[in-house]
Amino acid sequence: MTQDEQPAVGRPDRPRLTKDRILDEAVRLVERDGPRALSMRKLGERLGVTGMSLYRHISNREALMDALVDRIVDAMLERPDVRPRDDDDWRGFLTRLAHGVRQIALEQPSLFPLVATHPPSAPWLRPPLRSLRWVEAFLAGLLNRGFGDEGAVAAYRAFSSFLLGHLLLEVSARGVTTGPVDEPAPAAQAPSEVRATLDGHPALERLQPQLAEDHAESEFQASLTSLLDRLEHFNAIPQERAT
Amino acid sequence: MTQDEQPAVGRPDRPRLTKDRILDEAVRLVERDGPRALSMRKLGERLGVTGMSLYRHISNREALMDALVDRIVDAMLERPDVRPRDDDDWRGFLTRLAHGVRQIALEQPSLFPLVATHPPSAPWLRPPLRSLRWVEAFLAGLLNRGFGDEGAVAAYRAFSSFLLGHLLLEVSARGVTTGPVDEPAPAAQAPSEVRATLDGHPALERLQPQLAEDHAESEFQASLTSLLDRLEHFNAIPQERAT
DNA sequence: ACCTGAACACCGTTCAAGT
DNA sequence: ACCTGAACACCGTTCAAGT
Repeated sequence: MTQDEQPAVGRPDRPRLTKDRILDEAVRLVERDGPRALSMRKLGERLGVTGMSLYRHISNREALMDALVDRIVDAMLERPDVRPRDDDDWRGFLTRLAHGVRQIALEQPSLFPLVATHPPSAPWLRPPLRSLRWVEAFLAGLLNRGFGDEGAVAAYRAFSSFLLGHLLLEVSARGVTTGPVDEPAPAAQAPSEVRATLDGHPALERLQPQLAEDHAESEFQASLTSLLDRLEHFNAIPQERAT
Repeated sequence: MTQDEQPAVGRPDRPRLTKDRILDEAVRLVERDGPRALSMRKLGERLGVTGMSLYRHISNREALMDALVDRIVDAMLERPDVRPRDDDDWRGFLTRLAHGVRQIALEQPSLFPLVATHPPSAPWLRPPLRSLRWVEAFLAGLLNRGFGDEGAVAAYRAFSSFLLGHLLLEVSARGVTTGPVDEPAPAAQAPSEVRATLDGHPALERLQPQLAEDHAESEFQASLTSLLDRLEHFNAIPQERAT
């Protein structure tokens, strides 16, 4: 389908510009150089073409960003980490999903902030599971495992907030840039500089070493468990008694 | 202190450029026109000066953004909504803080995303309570109310994730732009357009009306209560038995 | 001491022109 | 049909020059 690239007329050198090729290259560019590096001109150049040529295939930079985020999000669906197993109960389903998304986020530290902060096309599409296909998979996964309608919808909202709050902080703390398109690296402020301004803050000064410790993984797990316990109440209503 | 503006030498027309005045105007500009509108040149113009003049007072745009976010965050500290009362126990303290920050975020929908996503100066400073003064106030507030060291630190982390996950989603769903500096408005996709692509998604099609409902307030409260219940365990250790 | 103009290297985007 | 060059309106930033 998207396989054989036959040179349109008689141009055997480069494989012909296509929305797919543009987006693939855009993903690579952001992965390599961060979101700030993604300009129409630079993207064109990497495709062996001038920036203006892109406008034949994509209406403007904004549409490019939208399509780029969609592509990243839908690519997450194909990852085995997040694919539910038939013998997962609903807790297993959500646990696998949570850790899978976290894994992906940590592997793609410059893509995830984009997914997390780029404005969705509808207000009820909540990052990071922000595509129609994702919402469908999420809802169906819970409905098939005993959840009622309201429970599944409430779970989608709570789960989104949970993922966003934890992963956006963890990924950006790990370095790289958080700002979707602008903003540079955190610049790893010189420790002495922080020390200097720590003076009038006794609690902070005493606890700074503990604050700097990284317990992201275990905190993620603890918070997830707590969330699942809470969702149990939503699930209790429709599911008279299982089996 | 920052009151009387005496015209330096003999220029009675405009009040002399100052880092404070620059930042105040920057806040106003972002509030009015969104983060995208904040350029050095436009900011200068609004101050009756060319963009280049700003470099006398601020080293570059990045430093401007850092200082701008610091100013917004520290201004939050002065708000009565978040100021703890002496008779608040730790749950009251955190509850007031949570609802206060939410209130502020909703009132300043173009400032909050900046606070939430701009890279902090240290990885252990977690948006939105991302200044030294805020962390000090948070930790001291809990330590004074029976928390131990580890409990207070763990609470800071969990509370940050909670606020970020809920408020970033709620504020950006309310409209405006989420992207810190780039990204335009969500454009409120035409309902028919969503409907069209809803076909292959039965669960989504059936639940779309419920997904579009807004229960942000009650969900925020429910999630907060659950968080507080969880923090209770951290607090149990040091606080043998209170009065 | 403080601000400006000109300049440079970048942007996004349009459109007539080339092949 | 597809890409390019020139052009326009914007950027951030530097630096010699003005007052």
